[in-house]
Amino acid sequence: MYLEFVNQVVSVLENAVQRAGFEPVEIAPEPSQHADLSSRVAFKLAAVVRKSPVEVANQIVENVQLRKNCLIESIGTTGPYINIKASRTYIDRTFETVRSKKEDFGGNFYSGKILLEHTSANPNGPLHVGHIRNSIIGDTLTRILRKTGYDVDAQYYVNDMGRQIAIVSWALEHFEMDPDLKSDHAIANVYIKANARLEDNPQLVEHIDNLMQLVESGDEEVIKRFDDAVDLAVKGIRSTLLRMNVHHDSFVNESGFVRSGEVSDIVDKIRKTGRTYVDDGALVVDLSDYGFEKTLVVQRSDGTSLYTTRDLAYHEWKARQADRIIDILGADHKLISGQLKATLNAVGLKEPEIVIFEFVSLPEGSMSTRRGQFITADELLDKVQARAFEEVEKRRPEMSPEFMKEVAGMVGIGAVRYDIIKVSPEKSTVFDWKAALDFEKQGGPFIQYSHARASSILKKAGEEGIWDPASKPNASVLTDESEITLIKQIALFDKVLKQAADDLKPHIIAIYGRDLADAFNQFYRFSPVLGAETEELRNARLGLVDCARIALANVLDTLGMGAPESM
RNA sequence: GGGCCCGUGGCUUAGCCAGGAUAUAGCACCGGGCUUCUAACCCGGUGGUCGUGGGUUCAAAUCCCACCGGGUCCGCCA
Repeated sequence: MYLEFVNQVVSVLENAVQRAGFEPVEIAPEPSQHADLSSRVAFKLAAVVRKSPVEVANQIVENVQLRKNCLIESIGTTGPYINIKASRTYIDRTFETVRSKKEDFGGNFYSGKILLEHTSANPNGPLHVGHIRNSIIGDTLTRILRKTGYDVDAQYYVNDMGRQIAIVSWALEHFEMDPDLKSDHAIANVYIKANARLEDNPQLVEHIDNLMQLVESGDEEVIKRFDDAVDLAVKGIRSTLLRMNVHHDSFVNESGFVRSGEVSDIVDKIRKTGRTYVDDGALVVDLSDYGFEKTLVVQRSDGTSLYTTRDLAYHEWKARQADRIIDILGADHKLISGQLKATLNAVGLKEPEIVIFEFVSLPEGSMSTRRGQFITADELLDKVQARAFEEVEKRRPEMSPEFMKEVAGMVGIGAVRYDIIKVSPEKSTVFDWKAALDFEKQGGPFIQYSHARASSILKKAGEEGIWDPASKPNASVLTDESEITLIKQIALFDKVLKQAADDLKPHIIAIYGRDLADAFNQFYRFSPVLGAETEELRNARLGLVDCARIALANVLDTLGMGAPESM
C-alpha cells in the first residue's frame, strides 16, 4: 500500500509540475515528521527557474489535481516544502490488506534467482562471535531478499583443502581429541596445539605442504583424513548455526572444483587474457589497469591451487546458477574480493556483489582461532539463554519449566541476533559481555514482547467469545492518534523491505522493528481494546491488534527471531 | 609508507550514497505512571562545538581537501 501511495504521489506531482510549466524533475517523496510524505522538489526547480522555492512550491500545489478515493488526502505547502497527507482510504486499505494477506503481507515485488554465500568459516574450530556477524547478516539478508520475492539459495563454501585444514588433519594424528567436547571445539583445541608445535618446529611446514600437494593430486588416503577432519568441524558449526536459526540450503566443498577440473579451466581462461606471468615460480595475474598495484597469485610455485583460485572457479559456477551473486565477507577480504571481481571481469564472467562487514574484536585485541583467542558463539548463546531463563523465571513464576525454557531460547537468540544486526555493517565493534547480557534496552526482546502482548489480547478475546479471527471489522472507526500512527507504521514495512533489499542493508529492518513495536506499545497504552466504549470500536481495535501481531510476526521472521505468543 | 572503513550527548547508535523544516533512538541519570488487555511497558526532563581545520553552496552531520584518532589490508594464508 505504501509503494502504491508513493506512486500516486509521484504521478500527481509530476503532472502538477508539468501543468505549472516547469521542466520534469524527480519528485523523490520521503516520509517526514511533518507529513506522511514530503517533497523538496521546489528547491531544485527554484535554482533553474530563478524564483523562490516558496513560490515554486505554491505554483506546483495550485496545479495539483486529485482523483476521488485515491490514497492522497491532501497536498499542501509549508514554506518551500510540499507535504502530502495520506487519505482514509490508505488507512482502511492497509488494514484490510494486512488482515487478508497475513504472513504474506509485505514484499513480493521482485523476482529472480540469487545465490548468496555467507559464513563460510574455515572448519578448523567453532564459530566465534566474529563469525556470527557474517552468519546473521547473511541469514537476515537471505530472509529479506526472499520476502521481496527473490528465490534465494544460501550457501556455505567449505574450505576442505587449504593449509588450515592440512594442519587440522596433521593435528588429529598427533594430539588426542577431547571426547567430552562438541566436535568443533575439540578440533580447535588440537589445531591450536598444532600451530604452537609448528611455530617451534618450522621444519614441519614442509610436511604440511606435502599434505596439501597430496590432496591436490588426489591421494585418496590423505583426502579421507582431510574429509574426516572437516566433517567433525562442519558438524559442530552446523549445529551452532541451526541453534541461531541460521539456515543454509547447501554446503559446497572447495575440493569439488579442483577434482572437476574447473580450477584448471579457470586458470587457463585467465592465462588466455595475456595478463599472467610467472613470478618467482608462481603464476600471477596483472590487474594494474583495474587499479590494483599488486598482482594476484593464482598458482603456487609447487603447482597447487590457492583459496583464491578455487574461489574463482566457484564464482564461475555460481554465475551459471543465478541472476545475482552476493557474498558476505569480513573487512579483511576487501582487497582480495576486489581482485576476484576484477579477474572475473577480465575473463568476462558475472561479478558478485560483495557485502563487507567490519570486525568484531575483543577488548584485548582481534580474535584468532589459531592463537586460541576467541569467544565461541556457543558460549555466548549458553550465557545469554541462561540469563534469559532467569528473567522468565522472575517474571512468570507461575509458568511451567518447559514454557520458561522455550521462551528463554527464543528471547536469547532474538537478543543476540538483534544486537548484531541493528548496527550498520561498516562499524567495527568490540565485544562486551556486559552489553551482550543486558536485556534492559529496547532490543530484540522488546519487539518479541510487543508480539506477545498482541497475541495475548487476541487470545483473551477469543476465550471470551468476542473475537472471530475471520471477521472483517470496520476500520474507519479507528481515529485515535495512536491508532493512525500504528497503521501508518505497519504500512511502512514495504518501504523498509525495499530499501534494505536494494541497499543490501539488513539493519534497516532492525530499526524498523523497534519503531513498529514502539508504535504498538503506545497504542496499547492509550487505546483500551477489550474495554473499548462500543462493540464496533472494540472489533476494529481487535482487528488492529491482529494487524500489529501479523506485522510484528513478519518483521521478527524477517530478522530470524522467534515470535512468542506469551513471554 | 600506501589503499579502504569508522569517528554523532558519559556509553551504544540512526541519519551521510541521492545536501534543506527544531540531528534519531536506546542505556545511564532525574521525576511521574500498575483496582484497567503481560510494567521485558508508557509519559516527561537533564545532556550534543555531529573528531579538528579549511572549502563548495542561498543551505553541510551529509559533498570536496588537509590533518588527528581507531580498525583493517598490502602475492604463493583464508
